Amino acid sequence: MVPMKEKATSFDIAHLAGVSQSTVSRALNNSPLVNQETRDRVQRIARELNYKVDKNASNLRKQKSSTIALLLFEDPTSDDSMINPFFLAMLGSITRACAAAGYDLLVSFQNLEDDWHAEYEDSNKADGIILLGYGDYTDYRSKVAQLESQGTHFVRWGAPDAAHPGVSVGCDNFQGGYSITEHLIALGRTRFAFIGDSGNKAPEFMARFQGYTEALTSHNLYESSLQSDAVSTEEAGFDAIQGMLNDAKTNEAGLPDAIVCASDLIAMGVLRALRQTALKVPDDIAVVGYDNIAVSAFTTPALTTVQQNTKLAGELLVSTLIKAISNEKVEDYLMPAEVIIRHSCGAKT
Amino acid sequence: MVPMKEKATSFDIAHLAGVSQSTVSRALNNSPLVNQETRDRVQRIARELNYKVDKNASNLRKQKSSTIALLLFEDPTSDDSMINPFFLAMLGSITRACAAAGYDLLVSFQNLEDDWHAEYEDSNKADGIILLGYGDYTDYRSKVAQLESQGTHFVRWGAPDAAHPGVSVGCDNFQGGYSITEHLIALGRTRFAFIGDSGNKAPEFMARFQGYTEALTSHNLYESSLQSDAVSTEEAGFDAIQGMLNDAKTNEAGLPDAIVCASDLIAMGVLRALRQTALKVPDDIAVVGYDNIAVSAFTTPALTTVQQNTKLAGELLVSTLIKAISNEKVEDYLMPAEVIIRHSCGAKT
DNA sequence: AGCGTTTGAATTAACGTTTAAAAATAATCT
DNA sequence: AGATTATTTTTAAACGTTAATTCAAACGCT
Repeated sequence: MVPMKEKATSFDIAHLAGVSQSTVSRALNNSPLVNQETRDRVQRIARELNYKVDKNASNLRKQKSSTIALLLFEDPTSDDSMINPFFLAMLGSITRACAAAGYDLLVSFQNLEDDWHAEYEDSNKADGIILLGYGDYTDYRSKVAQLESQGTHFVRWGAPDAAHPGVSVGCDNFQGGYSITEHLIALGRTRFAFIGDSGNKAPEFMARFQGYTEALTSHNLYESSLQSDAVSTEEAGFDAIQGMLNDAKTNEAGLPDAIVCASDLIAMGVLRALRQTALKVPDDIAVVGYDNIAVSAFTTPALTTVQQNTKLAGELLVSTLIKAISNEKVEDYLMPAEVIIRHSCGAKT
Repeated sequence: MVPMKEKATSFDIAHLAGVSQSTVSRALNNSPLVNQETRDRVQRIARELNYKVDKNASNLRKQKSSTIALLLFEDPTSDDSMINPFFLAMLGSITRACAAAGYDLLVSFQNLEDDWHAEYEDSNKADGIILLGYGDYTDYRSKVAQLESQGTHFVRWGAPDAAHPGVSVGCDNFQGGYSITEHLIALGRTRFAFIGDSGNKAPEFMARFQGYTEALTSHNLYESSLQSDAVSTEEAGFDAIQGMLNDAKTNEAGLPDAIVCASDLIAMGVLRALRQTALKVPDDIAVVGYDNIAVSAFTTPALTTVQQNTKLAGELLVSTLIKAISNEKVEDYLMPAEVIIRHSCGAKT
């Protein structure tokens, strides 16, 4: 059987070291108020006893938890197995950034309907909250407003938005949409289509669409442009492009020679649909995605896409939140989006 | 400006309700020791004040944290962007199971070298630990042993293994390898190859290989079987199959007509390599994977693979751990693996 | 020697709960 | 009515820290 020794407390160490318990606390926190020699002795004994400060006691006394809560909102249209891979990359990056800053990370998946606001910081479980999610923001918005009014510290992933209170860190979706469209224009494409929701359900998609529009307009290519709605799934992409191809048959305008998808998942569906036709990618039609999810490097042809720097994003989310927690002035941050050139756009590399 | 009201404590409520603070505590915990009427009154006031119990104080007093720590070990060969999607599904499922059981989830990515053992439970941050990870287990093993000797409560994801102390929840990799191979045999395939590490670096892969071997042996097909090592990445799969094809050219034994891959990622690399040859999948060669990661439904052709039930796995990990925490008797659990039939195996569906 | 100043460590009071034990009140039974 | 029991509430002691305050010694200075 296990020895089952009682967990050591700072009093035990104090006793062994022949000092008071408060000195132990100071020594372990490397306080200059205690002599280097005693500090070493106390720390050595602590190590020997395998002592770890009790986080609950420490947090209670300090009135902070050194913990950040990450609230992940799922796209309600996707099931468990299809959680956006982009979030995983973010999760990894956020975890690492938290660890580096000495914070623990509490993770929670949330439904938009849940009563999540006010749960974490109010109970002192976390010092602040990171909000991460796609989806329909209307319900979300009112709860974010409530967080704000409660004085809760939080950072939101997404574009700065006057209608959204609170500070945000996000990637420049407008610029991303613009850049990738420019890239295709530079390759000589002329008849464009955009697959992805252009409405205001998904602000990210809308911004990407606006960037796309802007790029086309500045080259006088917008007139002939097509657009079809799709949520961010492979199936939606598949369906959307099929609809578009059917329309093109009955329509003299002809087929597009470049398709800009609002997400990689959509682009995968588009590629699958095109594979069932005589159309060759990229020779007949260029296809590009958005997100640079892990598999997009391995589709056939490999997908040209727009990357959001998840490593930087995680670091910024965490550092911004920590600043907010210590009541420093914080501001929105918009990261640049980077075009990743592979084969589906037809560029010669 | 925000009103910045001080956070309400149980004393505030006691004062307003005209009872003692301890009664408030009891009332909020629905203790039968307090009159239903006062209970209602106290709870109403608490709600009005937007009161939340301080988790740190509560945990300190109760000497438990109602928190579970999830330690995720990365495959050291994969970079950030390529974290195994399987883990995300597990993460989602574990999160939900924790929430349902009233536990919070602390997530941490770990390197095998880190001093992770003894960090969480000892500091009372978590009541128990879930260990999740692939990889080389040699270093890992000694630390798990240390966890065990410290009396820490933990559950390990993976197959039961005499050399590994502690309780485990896992999927039957032997049976998975066996079943999918049987499936291919039933489809009339006769010359098999296995891509994936068969050594003991990755116990999961080895068990899958053994199941594969067993199935072939029982049909007298093992003699002509090929095998090539590969870690769980797309590139490794690509390289491994290329090597195999080259060997086959110089070798009269001929090409395999069925390839069993130890993971979907490997299978994706194999598919990519075969696409560059004249060989048709599944007509000339059947290819199957393992894991049923999100994208395997969308490869061309869609990948036949083996699914581990992540939802059940998460629930079992959490419930087993909670049992262990309350010192109930727990035992290893081995979940069945399920073959998911798509197109890459050549089955007519 | 006498008096600030610095240094190092000890006392002690929080932090906000939970809960065992004591006390007060109400209900039931001779 | 008085004793016993059942119900409800209060008192008070933890839980293991941190940090403000206090105390004691040592040191430097006129």
